[in-house]
Amino acid sequence: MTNSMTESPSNFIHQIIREDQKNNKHNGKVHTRFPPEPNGYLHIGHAKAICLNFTTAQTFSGQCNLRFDDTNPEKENVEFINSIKSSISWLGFDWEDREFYSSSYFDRLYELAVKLVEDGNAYVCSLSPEQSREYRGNLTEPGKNSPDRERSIEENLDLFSRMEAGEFGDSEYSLRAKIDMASPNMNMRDPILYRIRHQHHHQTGDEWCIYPMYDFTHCISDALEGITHSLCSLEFEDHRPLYDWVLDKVDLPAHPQQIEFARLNINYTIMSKRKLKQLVDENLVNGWDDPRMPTLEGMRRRGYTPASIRNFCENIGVTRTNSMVDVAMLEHALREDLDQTSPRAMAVLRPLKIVIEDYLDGQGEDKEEVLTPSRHPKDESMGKREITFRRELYIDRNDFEEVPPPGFKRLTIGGEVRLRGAYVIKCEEVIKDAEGNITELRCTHDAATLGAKPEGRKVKGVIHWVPLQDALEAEVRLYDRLFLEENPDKADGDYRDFINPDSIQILQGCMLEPSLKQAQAEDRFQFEREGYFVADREEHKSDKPVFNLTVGLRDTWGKAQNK
RNA sequence: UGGGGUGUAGCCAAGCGGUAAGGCACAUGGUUUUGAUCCAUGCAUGCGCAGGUUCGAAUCCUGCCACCCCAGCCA
Repeated sequence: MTNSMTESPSNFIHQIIREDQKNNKHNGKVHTRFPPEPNGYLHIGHAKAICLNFTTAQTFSGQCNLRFDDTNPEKENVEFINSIKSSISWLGFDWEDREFYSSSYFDRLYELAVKLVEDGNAYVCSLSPEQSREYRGNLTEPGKNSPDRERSIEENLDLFSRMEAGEFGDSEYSLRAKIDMASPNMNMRDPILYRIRHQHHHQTGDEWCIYPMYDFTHCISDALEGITHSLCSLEFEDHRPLYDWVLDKVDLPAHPQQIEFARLNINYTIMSKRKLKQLVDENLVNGWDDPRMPTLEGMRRRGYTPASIRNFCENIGVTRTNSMVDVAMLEHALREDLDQTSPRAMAVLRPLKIVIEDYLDGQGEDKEEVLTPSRHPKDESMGKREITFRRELYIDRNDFEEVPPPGFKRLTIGGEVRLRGAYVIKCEEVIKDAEGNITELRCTHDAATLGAKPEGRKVKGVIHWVPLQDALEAEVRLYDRLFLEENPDKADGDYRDFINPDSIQILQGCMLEPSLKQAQAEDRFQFEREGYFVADREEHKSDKPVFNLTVGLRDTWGKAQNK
């Protein structure tokens, strides 16, 4: 077992930090931050960044802040803020009292922008968005200077204060850094620092009508919070010169260093916020917390454990290589945790009634025995549960075959099988309806096999069962991967065309062992021989149980059958 | 045809001039009252390609190739 919270494996970022400490950079301190924009729900890709930032701080005895990078009020709202906080807490990380907002630095940011103007490092530009695109040039041709580039400092100061005062309409003016319109790095071609947006902001209300851009805000926010190592994803690599340029010009006491790493990709799913939103908006899934979604809320509802996600993030490592991680790695981390932590129970998903005809007492009446199987085969501390063995039971239809395939170890006509935790039984007769469907099996049992091996023969198969009389009826939702294509983003065609039509299968009338009456929403179990299931966070009720398949057990038999 | 990055097994990933860790997946055995778990074994004469330096190169040098990112008043 990996102990993710205490020892995280090294990576290139840790190496950089050790080197920094050796040189006493940042006075040997480590302070990181996780900076989401509250414009959507967090997904498994964010979990990688969260784990990286929090465990890096932890490894070096530093701290990690939570900062909402909320500089674009058009796309943000408090619902997202709350969901993000909830997901991070659920994952098991604590930002303590360090919950910050870029928007709370708006005053300071404005002052620093004024300083830039005073120093001749920024100017107010009147180019429209369309014009500024034309002036920017392209990848192979340099841009042209804005006609306003040499405007006087006094005039810039006046215009900028009037922008702030609300004298102009949206996009009428912008504040731009004066850098180099011919730079081969597009980000350095006089990037826009402030834009006019007459927009209500979820934190600052209507106080501002100008909002700072990411490139101006992020580095300064980092510096103000005393961040030492600003970890972000690879696509911001080209922004680093600008990050450093701004910090050099505003002259703050701290100068954090930006370090980029590759974001997470997993096959058979998508990680784009835009596309995830589309799935929700077009009702292709049932909301952001649909158990098939790679969102943390979805994974939580699916039954993923926080530890499994943390371990997964640890297992995949942190590098600068674009990669596509096999979802099997995620499922491995999940099963590894669930196997150790989930109590076992029996649940018959596709019930088939069987009658143990010779299970009778001395008077010829129906017999019954209360059995007490362990909740976990290797962890006695989980205790035992009670289940009554009766004459009438349910088994799964898949555990009986009239014409068994080669290697079949389950029940067949005239064959024997072990009922898990109970007796060895033999099928004597198959009852069918007028259409030829099997409706019931007539069996006998070997009374000497309760807790004992059968005499003189081997019985290989073991199947699960539930007593008919006190079975608990439930709805069980079976989930499978959302996409049939390994890389829905890159494959030819629209990613929506690759949605797996069988990604959800709802089973009604499933029969659970009675001990499951105690299950509360979000309780997890291993339904033996089937997989790991969780009581649905939203819809599970003890009198109307709803369970979600989290992940199936490894199934070498099923795999072999499909070949 | 500008700039910035990245190439180690089917998938992740160590490696930092001394002769290819580990995990996932897969395969084969063993244990097992879950076809699960667990245990054992196997799985790169090879590090994008081609040259070069060196006693010695995945590691250093040169050239090439492939892929990713950048032309929002998004982050």
